[in-house]
Amino acid sequence: MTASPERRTELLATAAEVFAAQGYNATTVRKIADAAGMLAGSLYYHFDSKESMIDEILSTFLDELWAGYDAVLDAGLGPRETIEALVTESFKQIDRHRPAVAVYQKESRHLAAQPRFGYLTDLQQRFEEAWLGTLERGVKEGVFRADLDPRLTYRFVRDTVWVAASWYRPGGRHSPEEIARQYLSMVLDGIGVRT
Amino acid sequence: MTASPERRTELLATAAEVFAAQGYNATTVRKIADAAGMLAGSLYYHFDSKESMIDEILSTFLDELWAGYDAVLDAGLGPRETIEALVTESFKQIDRHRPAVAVYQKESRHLAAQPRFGYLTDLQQRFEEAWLGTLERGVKEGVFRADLDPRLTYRFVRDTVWVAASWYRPGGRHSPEEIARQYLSMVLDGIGVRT
Amino acid sequence: MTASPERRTELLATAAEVFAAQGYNATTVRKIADAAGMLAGSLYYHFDSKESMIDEILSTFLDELWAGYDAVLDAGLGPRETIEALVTESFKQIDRHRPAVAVYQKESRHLAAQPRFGYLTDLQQRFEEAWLGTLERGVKEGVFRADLDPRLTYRFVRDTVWVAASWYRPGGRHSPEEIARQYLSMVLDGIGVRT
Amino acid sequence: MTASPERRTELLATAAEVFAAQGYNATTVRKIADAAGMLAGSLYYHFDSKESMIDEILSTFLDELWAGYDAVLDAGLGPRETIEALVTESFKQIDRHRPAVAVYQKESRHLAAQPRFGYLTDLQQRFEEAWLGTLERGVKEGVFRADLDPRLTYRFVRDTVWVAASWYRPGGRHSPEEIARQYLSMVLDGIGVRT
DNA sequence: CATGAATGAGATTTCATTCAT
DNA sequence: AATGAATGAAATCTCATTCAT
Repeated sequence: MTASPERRTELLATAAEVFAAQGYNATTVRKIADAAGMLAGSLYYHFDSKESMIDEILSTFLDELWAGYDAVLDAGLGPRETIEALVTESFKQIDRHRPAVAVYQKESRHLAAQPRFGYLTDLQQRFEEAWLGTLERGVKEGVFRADLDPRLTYRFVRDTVWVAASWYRPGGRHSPEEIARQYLSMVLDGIGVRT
Repeated sequence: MTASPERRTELLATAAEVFAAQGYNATTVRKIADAAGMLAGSLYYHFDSKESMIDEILSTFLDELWAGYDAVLDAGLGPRETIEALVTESFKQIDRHRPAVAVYQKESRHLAAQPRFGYLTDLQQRFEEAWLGTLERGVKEGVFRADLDPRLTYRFVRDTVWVAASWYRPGGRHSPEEIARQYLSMVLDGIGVRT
Repeated sequence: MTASPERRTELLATAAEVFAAQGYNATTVRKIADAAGMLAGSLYYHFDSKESMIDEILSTFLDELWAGYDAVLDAGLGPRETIEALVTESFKQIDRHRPAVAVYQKESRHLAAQPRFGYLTDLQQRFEEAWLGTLERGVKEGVFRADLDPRLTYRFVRDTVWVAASWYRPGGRHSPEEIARQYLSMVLDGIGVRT
Repeated sequence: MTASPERRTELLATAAEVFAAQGYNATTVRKIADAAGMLAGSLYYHFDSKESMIDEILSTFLDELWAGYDAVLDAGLGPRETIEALVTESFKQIDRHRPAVAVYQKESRHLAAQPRFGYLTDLQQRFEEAWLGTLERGVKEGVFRADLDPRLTYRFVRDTVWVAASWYRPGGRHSPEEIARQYLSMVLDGIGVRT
């Protein structure tokens, strides 16, 4: 006898895996139900709709992500340390919520057009403020190069971090911390050998 | 099934825009037809199926991309210059085929599962050989750092380049060449100020 | 299936209200259960099916109605007094069984098509015999006008009486007896022979 | 090759018959499609939804009904003549739009709860103003009895007229005009003041 | 070349009903 | 008596595709 919230969580984890693997639109509720070992109609005892499933998957992940981000942003670190901490936090979230991140990466753009998913647009805005603001602060304080457009840098960094969810496999060769370290080393110092 | 090639090309451009904006699965043939100013059924005079549209969009783009890549790879350049040339070529292709690249980026993973799109898997393989091989050659020749896992570097670089298709707008602030230059500067030298 | 009769009666009253307000088909067992403060499945401890609920609602009402009608019809009254008594009895039933009457009015026609509800057709037949017969007797005896088609009169009277269940509210401005009086005053002074 | 508006009209006539016979909720789109000789999905080429079908059925009927009513109300007739004209007009509409009237009679109450069908509530209001207003004017002018509550009279008259749609069959024993005449004779000689 | 109308398969969703606890 | 979770059938609706004109 599984209590209700646990069952929901289990089912959402299953759904997130299928959404991540096949894409939201290509995923039928029947596939989710198959993966959960039940009939399609039975899912509707737990959820209002397929849409409410992806909604709950995304908002659960984003709540946790922003708890971590806010802790970083409130810590009063310098720009370089802030970027390091945000990247590390991001890869930790990818490790914990890989399917949700993959879904977010693939689907958030078109979902954001619907009123129900307006929070995606809001958070996207806060995301840009946090990252781009930190990069610009770093340029101003002389710790980041001034000859690069921070808007471009922001986009490169943002995309690379999240796209990692599409290839990252927990328990693989590198831990999330190690991936974050190498990624930061590349972005901050470059891959070229110093001459 | 004898349509003028120009009309096909026009329609494919329209279809690519819609696929890029909404995703392949979420795009109905009716939406494509609306965007083209015709009725859904009329598209079938020009194309066998919705699938054949995305097939033609992707293979047209990939043919041109690989023509460029092959020219670079056959030029006998050093690793750093090869990476520079591949990145520059990639951003040029994003400039010319933005919707196709966006579609490729979003849809190739699940399409590749179908036999019809087996060429996507083959090209993905060649892609990895070209990029990862060049990075590894660079490490061996001492022009790229040896303390980073080239497999990770490869994934970061690959993803960042293609994901750019999702935000790049032709005629925007930066030319594709300028974006490539800044991108290469970041990856090769880092965004941190040298001390 | 051994529920206390009081609980059954309570639940049937609740169900009748919901059926009357929303229609039988539009009423889900979940709505009834909500109104009764329980879960949908729990209703099946008390009743075999949704159909058996409406069956019991209708037959309980009709049993009582016909007890009243039979008393009137067996009293040996003249046609005018019989019509007066039937109308008065009908409005009394509407007062006591408003939701059941509303359900009867709305649903009996299509329910009657099913074998289980054959008794609706039988009673409809007895109903017509009682009312139409009395009207025709009244014409023959010269107390009702002969220039009106009694079949039309019958339908007008029948419908108006029962449709009243859809607007009547117990405890409203007029008592059922007063409504019956005004209704009879309108109808009888119209169809009655002038003296 | 039937032109589009004609096909819509045909299909709506079919749908109205089925709605009238079985009730809106009990009518599946498959039943409508069967009656129209097509597959259920094909209906969606012509209509957005089952709801939009009943919407169009009701509003088409109500538009025509109110065109007739407005002509009557604008004619400057006395109360008795106005009631006569409204009743006659109503029975004519029942003759022309019998299924739509039956649907209106059965379904308007619950449909009116939805915003989409708010116009039903508005028209119900105008309906009451027209009929009840005329009855009250008649009482004031001394052509209708003052000892009956006009609100009750209004309800009886209103219901009897529309309920007729549930038994009326075009081409039956009585023409709509004859039904109106007998109905008026019954009702008016009852509520009219004796001279 | 394109339209208008349909098909048919399959998607999401609803809901009466069952049943172990 | 009632709950919580499911079933399974059927409903509404979607959409790629076909085809006569």
